[in-house]
Amino acid sequence: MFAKVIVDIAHAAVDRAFTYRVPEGLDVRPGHHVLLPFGQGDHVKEGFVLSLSEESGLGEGMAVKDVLSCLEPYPVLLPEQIRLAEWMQEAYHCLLVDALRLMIPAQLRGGRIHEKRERIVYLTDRSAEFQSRSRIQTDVVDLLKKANQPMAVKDIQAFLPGAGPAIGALLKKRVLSESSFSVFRRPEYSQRADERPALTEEQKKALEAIEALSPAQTALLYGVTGSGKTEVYLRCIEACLARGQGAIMLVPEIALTPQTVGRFAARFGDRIAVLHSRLSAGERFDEWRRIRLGKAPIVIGARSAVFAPVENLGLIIIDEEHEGSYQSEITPRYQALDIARRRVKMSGGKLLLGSATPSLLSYYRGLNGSYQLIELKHRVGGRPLPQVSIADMRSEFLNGNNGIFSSQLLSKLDRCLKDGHQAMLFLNRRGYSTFVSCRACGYVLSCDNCDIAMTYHKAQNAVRCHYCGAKKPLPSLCPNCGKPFIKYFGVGTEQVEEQIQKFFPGTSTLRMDADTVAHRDAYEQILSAFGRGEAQILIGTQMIAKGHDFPNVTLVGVVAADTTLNFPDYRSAERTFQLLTQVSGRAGRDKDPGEVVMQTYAPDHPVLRFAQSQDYAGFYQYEIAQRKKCLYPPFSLFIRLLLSDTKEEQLIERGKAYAKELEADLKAALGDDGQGDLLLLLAAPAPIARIAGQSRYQILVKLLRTKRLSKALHAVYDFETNHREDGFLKIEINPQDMF
DNA sequence: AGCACGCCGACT
DNA sequence: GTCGGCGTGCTC
Repeated sequence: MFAKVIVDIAHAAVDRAFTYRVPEGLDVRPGHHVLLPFGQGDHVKEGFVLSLSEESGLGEGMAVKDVLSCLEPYPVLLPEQIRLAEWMQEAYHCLLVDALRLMIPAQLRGGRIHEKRERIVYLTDRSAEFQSRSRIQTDVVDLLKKANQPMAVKDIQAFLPGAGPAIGALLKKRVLSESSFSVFRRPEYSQRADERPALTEEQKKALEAIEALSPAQTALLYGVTGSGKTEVYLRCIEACLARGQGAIMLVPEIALTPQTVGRFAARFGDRIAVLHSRLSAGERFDEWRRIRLGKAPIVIGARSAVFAPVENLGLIIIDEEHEGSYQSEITPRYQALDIARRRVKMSGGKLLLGSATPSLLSYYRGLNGSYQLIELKHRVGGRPLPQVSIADMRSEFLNGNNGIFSSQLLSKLDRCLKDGHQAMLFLNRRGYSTFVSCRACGYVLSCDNCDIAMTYHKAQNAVRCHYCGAKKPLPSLCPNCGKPFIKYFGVGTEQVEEQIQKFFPGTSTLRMDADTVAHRDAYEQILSAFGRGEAQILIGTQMIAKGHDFPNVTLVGVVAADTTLNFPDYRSAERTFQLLTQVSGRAGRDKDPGEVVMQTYAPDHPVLRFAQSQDYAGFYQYEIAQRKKCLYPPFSLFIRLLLSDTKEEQLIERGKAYAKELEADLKAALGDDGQGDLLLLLAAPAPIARIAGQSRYQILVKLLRTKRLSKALHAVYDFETNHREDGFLKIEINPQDMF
């Protein structure tokens, strides 16, 4: 018997199948993780078995080496995962090994992690005549006699601190015997009781529609904030389990808190496994094993959990499907959505996308019939959506208010605090001031290594660059003209917090932004402290836009609703609408109705108007018309090639040359009949032309979605492969942002 | 990724 | 005449 094996070396030259002989008596199956002699020195390498065959298929003179051994008794890759990796290799032009590595925990490779064993001890018949002057040894024996059954060494030590050496001595005297068993290291989550609320009519209908999907079909569950999407997910998973199938649910990394996991654990107990980046090496490995060994048929995880080894996969759920974090930033640059669609296609399962603010692409597919569109239009318990009002900051200014809060927001905050309710203030900028400038000469303090204004952080009395992290003290004199007229402009979260103290002295606030969640668990700690009512106002960036229900929050203030609206990027309207809708949705989740105040300098902007009336369908019609007019996605494919280099002139020259070459490649790939498919090819310095000392240059390509698209895409990937050695080159398909 | 084979410059 | 530089090419 022969095995086609891929060696675990990430290099294009060896990224293919090699044929090894399977020695008699060695149980080798596809997916097995094996050790192999490889190369001239017969160095021992790890590899993965792709397939088995009777014939070697090699020429006569070819020497065939033997598989040395299997590293695990079971195949670490499912056949479905091997096929998925092969598909990815083709679709993303990546190494097969790089794709396969996504399917197994990193700890498995190199064999540095092992299963954890728990030691237990029990009394032998020698214990009957046991006598000792050692107090602690006597205590250990007494404890075991009282227990009248074997005990874990760890538990004995919990009762009798310092019992370790005594147990060792007793084992030596054969008063005790020991054995051990394998345990799984599990991540912690909050324990709670399962509520299992009765379904609303809408939820029932949604569930029926999802159950009625045909195999490999995708549904988009569009449900307003607070409409009970999570309960629908839970019921779908229940139904899936009842059919004996497994399920994967993807959640944005940041929302994957012990609370979220706790809600699923309350319903499904230890049939769930959790995969996210904050797990320890041991936990990650053990959660993966519980999935692989079939002990946990339900997986809840961040983006990469879409590769989890769930057998008989009946359902994949992507919650908050519009989130940008479902797109990988490192090679292979996959989209969790594409992987999920592929997986359900192979397994015959269903794919469920959920959001209160679906991505334009998903809703487009929902309307054109490629997804089944399911709607939840009402909040559970008949709660109304919050009342949203818009505060025009221009007229505030003309009426003599040059502060950061409108009179409207101030009076509503006052009412809210007096009523003993909680409020949230949202501003998408951290720090105190967004830029620092000289009033005499107009000089703007910018980073030495980036083409960007530095942000003033009052707590550290320093200016910081939010792109490279550079920090310097605030100068008292202008570095340009030497005059003492340095002033701060633009508002950040730090200043919001300060201003709250000015208007509402003694009010307790919590601030949540990248500065205050620097530590691992800070995100969770701040949210739960706010949930416990330890602060009256939570101030934060987009981090506070989603997450938990805060029943006592009745007011949400958007300090500057138009900050994200003017970004140089075709997605800025979509992102602004999503952000405003999500953050508004935090208000009025319990018996008291919610209110939202959006402060803006562009009160008549259609995006703000649609956000005000929570009119997703209206927003969609407006924005899809814009996209169609300018032929932006979903009507085209947008590709961004980003080059960077320390030397600016060289970079610009290379960029121009690349653009010419790529244009020729694309035209060749599209052929004569694809003349009109290349809509745009633009080469220019990136909007932020320098970050961390690296100059940046971008080539933008817009391609019409026709059947020649995949040819053009291949040309782009080939271009990347050919130029990978020349310096930094990154390719993004439909990029999340374009800085 | 490793490692050997291979063909040109300064050493015993 | 030999040691060693790292360019090129192969790995079942």
